[in-house]
Amino acid sequence: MAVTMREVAALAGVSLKTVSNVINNYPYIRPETRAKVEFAIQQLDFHPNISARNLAQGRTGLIGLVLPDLRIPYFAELAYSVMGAAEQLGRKLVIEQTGERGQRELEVLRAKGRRLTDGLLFSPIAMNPDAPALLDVGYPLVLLGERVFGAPVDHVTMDNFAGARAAALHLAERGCRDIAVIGTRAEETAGSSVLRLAGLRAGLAEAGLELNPLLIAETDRWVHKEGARLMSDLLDQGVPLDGVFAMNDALALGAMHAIHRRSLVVPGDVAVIGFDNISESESSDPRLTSVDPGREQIANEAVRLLAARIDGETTPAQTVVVRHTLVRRESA
Amino acid sequence: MAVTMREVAALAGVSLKTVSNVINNYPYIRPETRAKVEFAIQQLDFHPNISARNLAQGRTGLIGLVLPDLRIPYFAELAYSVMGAAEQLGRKLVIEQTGERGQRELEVLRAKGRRLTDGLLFSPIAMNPDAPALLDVGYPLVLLGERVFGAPVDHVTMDNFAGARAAALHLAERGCRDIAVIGTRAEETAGSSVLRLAGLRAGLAEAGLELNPLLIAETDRWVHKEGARLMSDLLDQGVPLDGVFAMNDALALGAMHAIHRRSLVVPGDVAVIGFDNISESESSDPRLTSVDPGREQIANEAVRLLAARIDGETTPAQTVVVRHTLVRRESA
DNA sequence: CTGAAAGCGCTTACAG
DNA sequence: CTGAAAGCGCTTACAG
Repeated sequence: MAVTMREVAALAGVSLKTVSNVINNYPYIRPETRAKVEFAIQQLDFHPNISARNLAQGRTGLIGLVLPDLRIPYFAELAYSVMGAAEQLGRKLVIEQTGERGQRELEVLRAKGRRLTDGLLFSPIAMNPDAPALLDVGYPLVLLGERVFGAPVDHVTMDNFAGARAAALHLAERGCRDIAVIGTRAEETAGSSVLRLAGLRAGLAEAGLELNPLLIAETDRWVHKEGARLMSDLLDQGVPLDGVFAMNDALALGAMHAIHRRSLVVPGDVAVIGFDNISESESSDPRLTSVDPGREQIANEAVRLLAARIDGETTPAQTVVVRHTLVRRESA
Repeated sequence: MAVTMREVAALAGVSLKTVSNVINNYPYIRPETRAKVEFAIQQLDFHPNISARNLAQGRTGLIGLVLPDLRIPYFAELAYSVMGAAEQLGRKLVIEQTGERGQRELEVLRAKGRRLTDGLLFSPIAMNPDAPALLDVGYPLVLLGERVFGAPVDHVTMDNFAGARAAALHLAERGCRDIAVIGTRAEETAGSSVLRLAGLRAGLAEAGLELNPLLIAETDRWVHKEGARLMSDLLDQGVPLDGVFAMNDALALGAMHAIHRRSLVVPGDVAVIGFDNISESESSDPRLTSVDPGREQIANEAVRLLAARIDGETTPAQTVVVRHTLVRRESA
């Protein structure tokens, strides 16, 4: 068996409590006592049994991050940021995936091992937006994203509408008149695509522009290849266009690619704006102008709210809307 | 406080042991007994305290995955696969990042909370390759990748040399004669870049070709932008070239982009091969030919080996070399 | 500043 | 098939 505190205490000639005090940095310990204990810890190569500590303390120090799929850049970057935020607060992260289409969302929320984590950060893409009560799960949970609103839990989100509106105004300001959208989702009535489309329309309207139905390209797969395919289709149509708003950066990068393949120039012939500001967007050519959702801030707020709930905070559920920014680069 | 097994046992009118049996699917339980217990569990909404179970069992069921940075697509995809493999074996994954340059590698291996996980999967990029003894950490650890060889631990890797050699032969077979490399690292004496370069040279030699020193482009940042920049520089030089071997897919994708910007055609004018086969490579235009390291198999083998060590396996450390494949798509 | 003792909520031989 | 009891290795009031 591994070394225990009892053996450390014996070697140091002190009680268990004193060893515990040293390990947990209890401030008032006589320096000699501390030294003796630390020496014994070294000597024996003692590492505390975390499960025992967790049992005694009634918490594990672990938080869960439930997201669709780490292969999607946005979520990988979200995980990166959340991990940093969790570490700041001395917590570790257990990530669980619900699938590219969120197939396992409800299952994961109700899995039997749930009490392993002290609480959950949940980023749904599939769950029924009209059943927010499903999120009343009986343990601390913070909701992320724009799939569900009005749930009885803390919620961290960005203003998708405003972000898309800002993108529209930026395109208009640059002189774009015929703006295409890539990535709408016909069958959806909630979530980012709907909010972003509405924001885009609003921004265009403010600039005296309207969306030409022929320039709306639909897809629910927001990946590079789809962006390229849809952009090609749009260009094939022959309907004039001088600007593109893509629902996310992967689509935008694909669209830029298709534009270049025609020997057209971004932004000279067609300006392109994406959404999410993933790291690839700062190393594309030209670098992509994109709406930055404020991922770091989302991560920080979410972990902060969750930690507060875990610590017993009982104020009413709150929604935090994080500040977005339009990151202007060469593509628009 | 939360509901405990004791309360379940009381409500069901059985002993703790029986409740435990039901929870853990012990086979020989009388159906009525099981039903009574399950009813009580439902009634009370009982969820077992995982920390207590972990303490009693002497393990947490958690494995750690230590990698540089989730924002790097290769590692995000590795994490994806490892998570799947872990789940297969009923384990959960705690991911820890050591930084884009692996700054915190040693620190993470020796952190005080180490006993939270039953063992670690470790993918180093920075640690001293000549100090494999550093990996003798006193808990189950499986090494990943090609940074370190000869450590006294299980190791899962792919044959980088053979993969690059296959790529070279493929390019030669297609008729390429003047082949450029993107992503060598001058200051390195170990790791993927060194092995891949050697394999490339070997393959070219077999085809009667040699690497032109003017066509070797160095960088230690294996990202899209660098691929594009270096490819531009190579083309600017005016030295003829008709093939490119990139050290990873991000570089290859960037290189393709630079080629297209000159209105050259991939693969017609220049064929391009990458390494890693990340998911973006199947949605690029043209789709990228790439050496697939066998990520799923790496993940499965690594988790399997680690689980065996955790279960007390004491056979000598072994190295598993996973089968790579050259995924032929349009770019070469 | 430090000690003795109870308790956290499970699992697991050992009996029967 | 099921029960009574010990034990996993910490933390935490409570005393002093």
